[in-house]
Amino acid sequence: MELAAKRFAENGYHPTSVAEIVEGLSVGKGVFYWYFSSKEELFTEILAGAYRDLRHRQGEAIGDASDPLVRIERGVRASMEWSVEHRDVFRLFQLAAGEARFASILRKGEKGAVSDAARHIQSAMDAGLVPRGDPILLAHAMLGVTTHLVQRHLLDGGKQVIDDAVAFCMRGVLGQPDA
Amino acid sequence: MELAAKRFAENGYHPTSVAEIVEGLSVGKGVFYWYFSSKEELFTEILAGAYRDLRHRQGEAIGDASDPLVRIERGVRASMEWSVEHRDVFRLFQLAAGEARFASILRKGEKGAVSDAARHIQSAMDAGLVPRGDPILLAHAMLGVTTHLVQRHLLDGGKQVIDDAVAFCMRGVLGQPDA
DNA sequence: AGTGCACTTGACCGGGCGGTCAACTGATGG
DNA sequence: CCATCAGTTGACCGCCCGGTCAAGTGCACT
Repeated sequence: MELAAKRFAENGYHPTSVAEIVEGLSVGKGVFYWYFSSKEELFTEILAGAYRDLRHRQGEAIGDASDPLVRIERGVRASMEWSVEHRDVFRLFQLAAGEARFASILRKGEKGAVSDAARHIQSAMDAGLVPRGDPILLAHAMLGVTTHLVQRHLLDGGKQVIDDAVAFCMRGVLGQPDA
Repeated sequence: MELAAKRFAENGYHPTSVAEIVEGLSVGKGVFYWYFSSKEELFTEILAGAYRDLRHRQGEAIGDASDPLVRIERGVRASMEWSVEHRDVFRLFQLAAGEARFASILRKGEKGAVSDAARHIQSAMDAGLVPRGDPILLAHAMLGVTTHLVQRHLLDGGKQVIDDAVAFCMRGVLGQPDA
């Protein structure tokens, strides 16, 4: 169960005890350690599942669009929508970033999303739709924008953050600076 | 002393014990608790100092430039350079983001940097140099880009990440999407 | 009703934490 | 040479954690 995710999101990884989780689930610790070999594994499992879900959502959103720019835009939008909907899980990414232990899983998941985006950017470059540049770096820049703006949105709750974020990203990959 | 910062950056907040810190400093715990009333205060102090230093560096970099766009660019560049130079301290921002306890200080420091940038963006808008929009949101977008790319740079060590990041940001605030 | 068994529980353990404070140190001045 | 004491130490305390496992529970079958 991922009420654990909520607890982690609320209090952080270390401050959330296994006792607290199993109590919330009204089960004994025994059951917990039957499903997961450790607290760390539970967290890892949640993270991995989250990335799977997010990726799936992106694929779904992109659908069969053929224009690389449309694919990028839909992917970005889907990521942000997903993050807002699953704010607890999204928060876990942040938590995991602060724990060296989880760096590798985080990196792996991030790499997946980034390389997808980078592929689309590469296509766009090949098609002459956008200026040449490092696609991976651009993908990371977009990831930075979306992540941070989702974070901000969850705190202050602006209205159309997603549209603005998408626009910012597209300008970043499309636009000529000051020719 | 902020060898503590290095330890925190390496191992995280919780896993780094006070015992470990004072041992590294070859002093007793007594001294530690004479300077700081708690581990939490130490961390808070480091964070606050870091933000002060970063802000100072930004001000220095901006100098007396009058063009708002130049001010923005210099500010962004200065932030990234500072982050790369003080990678340990930079890492602490990430750690703090994962600990609810430090959210307020983080928010405060972030707000400072963001509102500075937002002010410049506002000036640029008033001067007709960039299209109108929400300056705060744009500032946050830039912050997201820089933060994430610095992070990436520290891991993989690309070459001219900073220039690319600055360019991406400027495109984000300057450019017209696809008119 | 009695027996065995699959499954669950939560008291318990060793360990490590943040934080305290009695004991020690050595420089100072009479 | 000793008394004093500011400054420092690190053994120690209470607490709580992740993880274990003996004891308990109730169901299925005879």
